[in-house]
Amino acid sequence: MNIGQAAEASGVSAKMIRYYESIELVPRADRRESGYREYGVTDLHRLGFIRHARDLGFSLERIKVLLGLWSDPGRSNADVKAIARAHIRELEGRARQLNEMADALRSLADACDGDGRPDCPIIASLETGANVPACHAGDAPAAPEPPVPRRKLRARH
Amino acid sequence: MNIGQAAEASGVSAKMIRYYESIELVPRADRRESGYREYGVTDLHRLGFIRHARDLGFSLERIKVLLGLWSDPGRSNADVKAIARAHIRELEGRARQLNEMADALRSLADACDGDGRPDCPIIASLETGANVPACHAGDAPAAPEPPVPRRKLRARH
DNA sequence: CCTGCACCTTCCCATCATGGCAGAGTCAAC
DNA sequence: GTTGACTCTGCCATGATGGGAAGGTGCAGG
Repeated sequence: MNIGQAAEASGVSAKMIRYYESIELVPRADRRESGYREYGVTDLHRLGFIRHARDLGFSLERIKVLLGLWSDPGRSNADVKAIARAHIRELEGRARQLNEMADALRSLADACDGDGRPDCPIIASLETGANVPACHAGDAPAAPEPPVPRRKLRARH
Repeated sequence: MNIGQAAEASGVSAKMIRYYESIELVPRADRRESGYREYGVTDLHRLGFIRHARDLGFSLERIKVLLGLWSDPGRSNADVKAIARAHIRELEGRARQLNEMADALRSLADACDGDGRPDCPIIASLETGANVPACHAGDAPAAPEPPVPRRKLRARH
């Protein structure tokens, strides 16, 4: 089947199928004389796998590893599980960050009357940074700070 | 002060300050004879505002609007609140999506023994798509489907 | 057989916010 | 004057995806 049919059947756009081929996430598809790509059930199966992994938020980089494990009959499910757990942590971290932002903004919005006057705690907090979760603060508990930055950051003006 | 100091003081990298200027998110900075950008407290204030807005996940596009409202003495806090609420919805939506992925993957990982054998429910679900949340499924309750797609999608091969 | 159209090919550009690098110029401390 | 930190501009890269142009292919209907 052609790339269009493969796209529809797998749920991966033709554009992306070509892209996946170009970055060698999938092997180069068979070609007809005309140069048209030709797909079979095996290819569809692989594209479906990729799509499901994308639906779970895996990066293409990690999907490449998963595909390798998939096609490895001697794989260890511990390896798969480790990748999955690392990914879960990432997802949770990102979700937590988004929720923190949403929570902070919600409390600001709740404090805003929205009655048409210019007074606005949201704007005020953006000005001062009060109640705004510092992005990535807490990721690096203590700045490594290279021992003796001798003449760095000279005071000027 | 120079861009480096402004960057350190505002928490916005010099690179980004130049970028913000290039996309006209901030006005073109004053220049010294040498071409060096020169920043004052007003500029720092604005950069801080932008940084806090970024920390809340606002896009630069929306920050442009917020800056406009900020500098408008006759603004309506209702406008600000509306933008904030739209953004909260976006954040919540994205967080929900991430959490759905994490939940799905967690249940798959829980079902995986991780004992070193090849059997793996995670891999199996990626193959079949079972228990994998279809990305964006439910967003479009009913496909609009143009009335009569006469000769579209011909069956080939 | 010809025409038209849906489909395919490759290649380039855009997104969004950010970082990195290179080559050249500037500033201030010593 | 030398040195080294800093700044300038400009280009490239990221990740995953979409859009489009320019040109070739395949097939059905006339």
